[in-house]
Amino acid sequence: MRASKRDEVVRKALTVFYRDGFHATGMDQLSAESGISKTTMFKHFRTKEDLILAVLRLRDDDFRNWLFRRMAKAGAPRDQLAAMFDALAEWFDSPTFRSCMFIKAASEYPDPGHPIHAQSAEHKRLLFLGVRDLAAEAGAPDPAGLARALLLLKEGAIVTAHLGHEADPAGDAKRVAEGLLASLPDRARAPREAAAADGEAR
Amino acid sequence: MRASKRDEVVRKALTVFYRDGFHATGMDQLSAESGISKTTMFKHFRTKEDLILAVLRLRDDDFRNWLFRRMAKAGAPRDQLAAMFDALAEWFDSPTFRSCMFIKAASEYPDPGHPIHAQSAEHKRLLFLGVRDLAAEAGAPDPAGLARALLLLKEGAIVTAHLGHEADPAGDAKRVAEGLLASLPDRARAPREAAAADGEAR
DNA sequence: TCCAATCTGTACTGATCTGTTCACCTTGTG
DNA sequence: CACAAGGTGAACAGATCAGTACAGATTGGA
Repeated sequence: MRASKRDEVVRKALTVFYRDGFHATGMDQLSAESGISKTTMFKHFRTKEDLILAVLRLRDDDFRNWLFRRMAKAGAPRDQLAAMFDALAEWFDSPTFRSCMFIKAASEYPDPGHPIHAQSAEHKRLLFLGVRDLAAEAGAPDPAGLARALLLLKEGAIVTAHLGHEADPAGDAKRVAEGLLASLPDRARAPREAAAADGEAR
Repeated sequence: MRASKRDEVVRKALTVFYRDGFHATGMDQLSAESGISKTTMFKHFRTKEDLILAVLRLRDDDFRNWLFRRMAKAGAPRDQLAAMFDALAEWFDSPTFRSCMFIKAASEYPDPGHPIHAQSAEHKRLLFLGVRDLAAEAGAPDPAGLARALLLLKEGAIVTAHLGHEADPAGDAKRVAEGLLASLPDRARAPREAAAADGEAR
């Protein structure tokens, strides 16, 4: 109950920034929409930039938790990697979907040296680490390379879902991803044999 | 000389919007940086939004011309498709690279019904049509599907080049793309056969 | 030389921006 | 009850926003 006002501000700011953009959203509007006085907002956050950074931290946490838990349900590491694109499909279908918060943040703060840009990049790095670890668990000979490829497809699907005319970018991405995952050691086959086959495919 | 002032405004606005963002760039600043009076700017463009739309039209033209000409140098359609990622690599290496202007525009104007958003989507559609035609010429059994896959990789590479920590997203994307292109009719084999496939694809 | 079009500088409007100030209210705890 | 912490509303500062008004300068062509 004590620290909840601060969280309330961040939660509400998250949805409004995500919906309308960072520059386009004023602190007055944020105060009006959240029902929290501007005085209080500026008591918790010295500047708008500080608030945005807090929003991005929350989003990073929420998103990575949601995604990896959603993927974990798929079972085996290989299937978890494929399930990333099923998760994306669900996300894209949501009526509130408006691209990736961090791509948007980096678009509005394009200078790589800006704290908001840097923190957005950090989110992508953490995502990469998670996917790379899964790729390693799945027995990929080059886990980092596979993770980079899968995340390329993920980012492309997000952008295309927001900006494209296409029906099912998550499905398209999953199809390509399945091709990349096909060379991984199959659960059905012997892990050693599959690793050998994978080795010569590269 | 007559219509050149208008073009000057658009050209300069393009570089500043691209560098700093749309909302973050004021008309006063634009006037100061371009050396063109605000009066003149508002004589040519009734509103800032009109100017942005003109900027996006110019960018669409410039970018598609640059990309497809750069790709055309590669020769055969299949190689042209692969060369898209070499073009991206060059672009990413440019010191002024700051992601894709249309992804940025869509980020700042996230409502799909907004004219700026719609025009950004149109750019992606035109790109898709060009790549799909090339895929057809290359003899792809599903040109649209191949084009969607390649463009997913392209968008992902752009975002990652801007936001990521990675060394060579264009190279990563190209590696995956080569895998997709591997199943196309080989140049070494019957070129007539490929040409025939091309003929019927059109 | 004169005309007409275009461009310029400056000052202005009214709205909105981030951030501050201040007096007052609410609420939980001792 | 009293106190302290935290929240409120409203007004304010100073900058900046998109867009306008207007009088004068520049330019090219007949």
